Amino acid sequence: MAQPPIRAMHASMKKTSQPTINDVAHVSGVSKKTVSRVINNSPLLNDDTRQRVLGVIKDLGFVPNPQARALALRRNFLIGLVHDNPNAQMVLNVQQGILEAIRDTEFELVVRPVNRGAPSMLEDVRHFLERQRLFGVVLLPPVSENDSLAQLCDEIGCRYVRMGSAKLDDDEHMVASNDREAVREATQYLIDEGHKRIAWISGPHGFRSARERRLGFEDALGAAKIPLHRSMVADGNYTFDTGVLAAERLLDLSPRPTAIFAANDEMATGVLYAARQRGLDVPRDLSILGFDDTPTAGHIWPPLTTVRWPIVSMARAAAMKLLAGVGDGGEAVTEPSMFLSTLIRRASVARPMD
Amino acid sequence: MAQPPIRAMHASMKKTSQPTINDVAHVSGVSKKTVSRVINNSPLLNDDTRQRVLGVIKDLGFVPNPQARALALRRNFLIGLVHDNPNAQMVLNVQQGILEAIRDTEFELVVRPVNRGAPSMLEDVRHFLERQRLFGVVLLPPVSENDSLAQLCDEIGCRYVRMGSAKLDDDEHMVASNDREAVREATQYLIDEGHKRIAWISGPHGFRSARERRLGFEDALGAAKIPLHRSMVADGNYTFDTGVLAAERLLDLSPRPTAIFAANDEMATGVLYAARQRGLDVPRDLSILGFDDTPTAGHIWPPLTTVRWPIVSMARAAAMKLLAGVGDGGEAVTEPSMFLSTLIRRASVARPMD
DNA sequence: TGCTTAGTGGAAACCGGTGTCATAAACAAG
DNA sequence: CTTGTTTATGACACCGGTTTCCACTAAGCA
Repeated sequence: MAQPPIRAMHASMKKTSQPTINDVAHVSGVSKKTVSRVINNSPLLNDDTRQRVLGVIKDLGFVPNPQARALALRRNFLIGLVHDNPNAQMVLNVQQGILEAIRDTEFELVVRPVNRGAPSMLEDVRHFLERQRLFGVVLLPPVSENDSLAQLCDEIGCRYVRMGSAKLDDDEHMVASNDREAVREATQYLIDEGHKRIAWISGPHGFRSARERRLGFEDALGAAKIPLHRSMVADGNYTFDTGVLAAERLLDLSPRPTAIFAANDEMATGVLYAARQRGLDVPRDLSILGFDDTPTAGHIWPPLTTVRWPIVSMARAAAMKLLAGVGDGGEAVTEPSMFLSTLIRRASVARPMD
Repeated sequence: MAQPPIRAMHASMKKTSQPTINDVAHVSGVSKKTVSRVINNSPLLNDDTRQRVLGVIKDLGFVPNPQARALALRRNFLIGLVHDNPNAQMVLNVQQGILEAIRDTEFELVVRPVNRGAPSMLEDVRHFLERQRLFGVVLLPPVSENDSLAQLCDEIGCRYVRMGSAKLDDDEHMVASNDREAVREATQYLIDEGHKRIAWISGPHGFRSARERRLGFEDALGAAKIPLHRSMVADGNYTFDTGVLAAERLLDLSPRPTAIFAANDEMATGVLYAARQRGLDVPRDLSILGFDDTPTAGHIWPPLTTVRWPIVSMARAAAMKLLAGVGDGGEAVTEPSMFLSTLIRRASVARPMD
């Protein structure tokens, strides 16, 4: 049987706008449905037909309209990133990781910072999810620690993955790093260097990452039988300013701590700032440790010894988890849901003088 | 005439999924079209009807499906941010500004980092714009300086606004800061402090911001009749590492410059790093000036004197420009398209010793 | 009273895809 | 040669909105 001829340009086809599936169907002499089958890689399709239609698609430069697809499929192709994180580099790394995962797919990334403090936060997110009918969202700490947010996603029927500092019960929705163990190792390093008076600047109350890191610190001290005096722990909330304040209090102590471990780099940078302000030499007079490995950490003097967590990889894994079982491939590379952080040794730690 | 009664829940209305315009129409006893008129604030509509329909909309929690709207209106409600910028804080500030502008609208922000170096860059962006049929894009420097990109947007019929360091011819598509004047002022400040041997670390070739800032530097030196020796200008490309390298070369000079002005903060941070490495005291032995006012600039020791440009406001203005004449309000607050940068005096500049 | 006009709201088509189901052709089995 | 089964394809309704067109009312005017 002769193939239907490839017709000339259909009358209704306006050159000014993009070609539609109808144009492709008319030109290649098949029905819309067949073209749809080609687009969606349907297996029950004559190979000749497929090739012919593919040729026309290419000739015409046809690109399926995502809005129409979204409407028909009752889901769109948008991944949301919900975050409430003051660390720009971290947010951007997460964006990078997600974008790596959705590269060459039809998905796009839409960002939505929220205000954790605001009482309307949950409602804001609800509107965001419902209105846009997002395919799924990635939740970044600290807002990812909010259980009612996860519950909301379940309720609405929106897929989600939470990024965090420790495994939760539901592996399904979680991508985590091992903050506790990483801090334990880093503290052990300080102890091995001979430090005994080690102070801790904690993260904000209610943050899982803050708790995990604190626990890791206590683990190491406990194992080395070093008592942790209450005065050696200062409160912070992950900002530079609280780092400075906490350091000022700790450096007034007598005897002074020989090392200060801040729960994140921004506070550690504040410690360094405070130390310099009072003329202390780092690391001779004081060792400093941070957590995150922000770009700044390596750019200040002395460069900061810190813990790096593979944030880009984690974000990529989170996005792939979201997309699992959707892609064309279907080979479903299962990403790990637990990532290991590593100690980056730079110049802000030395053996104590006494 | 009696109003049609508000009917009980329509049979076809499934409680499991979101209510549609049909549900609203059935319940309130009017046609789809009337509901549509309510949604779109059509003026020719009985006020009683409007109120009744609004009530039903609220009761049902109806939210118009953006995909369907996008399909019918032949445009979606996505604003794209195309960027190729290594400065995370800047990118995030821009995101913040755009989000402020589209808050309480139906627009969302989708981000698309590109690789300026890649030969496929233009094609990538074209696919992005065509596939998603974006409402408009904000172009961030340095990629915003690419004229063929703007041309591409014109060709495709996608609105765009470029953010940049100086006014271009087409005010229509531009939101700019006055880098040249800002650097001139900052340099003048150095001169007023008594500096004569002032070195410059430039931004990458081909960047408009790099050129504008360099010009401002030369403006000030020229006005003060200070000759600019070739050796006092070092090449950089806006990264920390090139800042360190350039500083090392400049600090080997004899006589040494008493001040180094780096075209951005990241390089200025590198200068500080290099100075410390060789035991120089900043600002006693060397004054340092940067540009951008990144958060890091204020967190290092000594805190960096730098130029702050109102990036968030600029981004907000850019987004509002994009949306001009679309919003419900229509009051069209015309944002300025030129923004002024200001000198932030901190501790990295002092009078020279000699 | 007859005729225009503005205001209002419905029916149906449409945006560009997808799902369901029917159907024709090809092939195997009885 | 029938009958049943599989394969490839098309017709048509549908997703949830918007737009076009038209009918119907009530008011304004001669």
